[in-house]
Amino acid sequence: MSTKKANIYDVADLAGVSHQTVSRVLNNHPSLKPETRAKVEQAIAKLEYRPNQAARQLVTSQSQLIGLLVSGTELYGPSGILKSIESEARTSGYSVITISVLSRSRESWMDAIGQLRGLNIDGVITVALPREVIDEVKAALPDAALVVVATEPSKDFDVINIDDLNGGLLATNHLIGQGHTKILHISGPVNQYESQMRKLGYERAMKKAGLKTQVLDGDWSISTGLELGEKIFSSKDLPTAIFCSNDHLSLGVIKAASHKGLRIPEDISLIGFDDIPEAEYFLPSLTTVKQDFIELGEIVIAKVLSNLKEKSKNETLFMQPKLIVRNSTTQLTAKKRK
Amino acid sequence: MSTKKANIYDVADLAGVSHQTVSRVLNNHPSLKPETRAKVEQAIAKLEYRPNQAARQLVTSQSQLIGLLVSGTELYGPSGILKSIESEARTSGYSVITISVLSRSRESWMDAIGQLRGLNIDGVITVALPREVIDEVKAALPDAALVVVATEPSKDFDVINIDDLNGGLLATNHLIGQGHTKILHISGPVNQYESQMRKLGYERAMKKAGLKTQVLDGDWSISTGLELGEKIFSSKDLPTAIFCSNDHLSLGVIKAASHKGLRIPEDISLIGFDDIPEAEYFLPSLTTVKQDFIELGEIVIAKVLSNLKEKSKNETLFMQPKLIVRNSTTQLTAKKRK
DNA sequence: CCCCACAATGAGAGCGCTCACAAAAGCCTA
DNA sequence: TAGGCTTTTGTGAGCGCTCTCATTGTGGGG
Repeated sequence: MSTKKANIYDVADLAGVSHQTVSRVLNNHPSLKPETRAKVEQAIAKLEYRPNQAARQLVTSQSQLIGLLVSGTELYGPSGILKSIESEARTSGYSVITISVLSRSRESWMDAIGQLRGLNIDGVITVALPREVIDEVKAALPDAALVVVATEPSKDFDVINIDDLNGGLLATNHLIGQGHTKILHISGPVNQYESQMRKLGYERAMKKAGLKTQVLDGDWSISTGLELGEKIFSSKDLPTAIFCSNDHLSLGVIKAASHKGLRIPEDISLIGFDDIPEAEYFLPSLTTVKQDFIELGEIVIAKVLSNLKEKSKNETLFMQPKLIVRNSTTQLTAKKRK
Repeated sequence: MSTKKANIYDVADLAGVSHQTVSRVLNNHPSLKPETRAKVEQAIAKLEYRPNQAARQLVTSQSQLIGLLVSGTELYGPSGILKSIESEARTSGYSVITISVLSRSRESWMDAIGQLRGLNIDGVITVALPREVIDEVKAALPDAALVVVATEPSKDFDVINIDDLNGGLLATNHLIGQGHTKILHISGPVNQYESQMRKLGYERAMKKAGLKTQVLDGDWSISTGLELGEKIFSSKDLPTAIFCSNDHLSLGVIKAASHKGLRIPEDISLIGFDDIPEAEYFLPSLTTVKQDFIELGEIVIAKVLSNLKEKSKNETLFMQPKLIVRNSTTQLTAKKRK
């Protein structure tokens, strides 16, 4: 019983065939006698043989590795997307290397990309990255199948997005439908595509209803929600409803409202975006726009795999978000009854 | 200008040296004339050469890859730990492959472990996994440096834990110090080491103070917090304080309290565990026990790297959590003033 | 001025696998 | 039974690197 790991020749010897036949079994070659295959498989099991990925990769120059590039902050948010992508990839025999870059400097991005290059990555998925970085990725890894999530559509690569514009419309129209006319929007980071689209959805819905828009630019953080909330609630001219670009902002706004003694939804209706697991348990439970990250992950991996096989058609796919009505929004008239 | 990727021979030709000299530059061999090194480095830069990890791995049987095994549910919680581990590993030239297994079945674990085996992983980090799985990992990957996070200490491998026992003590003593005597504990999953220790801390603190313990077993979810909270608040004999084994449970309890018209902290003091980013913004902001995941990640990677060099001493390291006092707990006497 | 030690570089093999091609084994038809 | 298929299996090369061992250059002591 040797302690050394078995290789393909050991298996071949034990099975009484050539190494090439073993390789064929490994790769599901069609022309193989079933009994030969069985013999080899027995030998494999007996020796606990596992093909050495490095050797395989060296000759095929395929690593079975997918790089997942995320901006640092994003990792806190929809970690569901990572999980979903990872498990989908695994069922297809791929492994995922997640790289989250915290700094905004070009250098740290190039560093991360360089690492992927050395690993001979087969595919790259980017989530919520600025266009410049994606261009660098494409330049540095021309052979990798690229799928871009949550970035401005482009003809240069495949894009998979939540339909944020429609999400913004959904949220805003829900409030308008409840009779609200003074609806304020707290946006996400101004330079990020997702928040731009949500804001645009808001603006279009308001315009269509003949209402005046009022926007405060923010980011994705709870603390900004709190800060802007306090600012809003200190003015004499209160909106009757607020649409926040994500759930975390909403949480901050709820906190600010409680500071000022304002009730949600009686005094102010509030709607968020994302449907994080906690949203249902906010006080009050949060009306929001749900993104299905699990499904997104499945589609993303499917896309990567298909791009691996044939050249990508560089199309953009939109996934539809869904309005989840809970208790943070209410008919404007309800306010008068109170 | 060839489109093909440069290899070590291309660099050698351009620099006018042998391939072996290039290899020496790559590996920082000491006996190298500085000018030779410079020449080679120039050629590397000019050709944008990157060493092929697969080839290197094939001969050294080192992959520069670290596997991170997490139970599926965990990924939603302390994603900070993943991020921290990943970025620490990267600065040391390692890549991290995250695998989160959702199912509890032995088969799906073996599947994940098999994948790591094929990749010739250098090190494995497990987070909050049951002992049986860790034993499987150790058996299947005897050559990988193993570091175990959040599991019962053992002489068989290195363990790095938050000092959950002390955390439980900290939380409970905080409540006792405020004059509470009827303190209830909602625990995490009974079969998980972390929650067992937190519960034990609670029990020890209560016993020392001569108080009667009261425990409800739960899990890590908000919905369980809500459910148990409603159960607690429906009884006639209310506790004056509750210690939840994590922040999510607390959120559920807050919700339950609001349903029943109970105020926190005036009627019930509440303390959580974790200090998730949202905790500060709960209504009321949550008193909790903070775990520093960033620091944990740094220590974990340092440990993995040191185990790679020399045999592990199989020691257990405890990191101290910190009490964060916010507004969900208050002196028991305050209740009477109200 | 020669020899030896040591520094600096080069040459060739081989890691474990897949690829292209070659050979053997069946099978059918004439 | 020979000839020509197709199916099934075997052989040798080579992916890009690091390893071991061999070779060349350099300087100082006898």
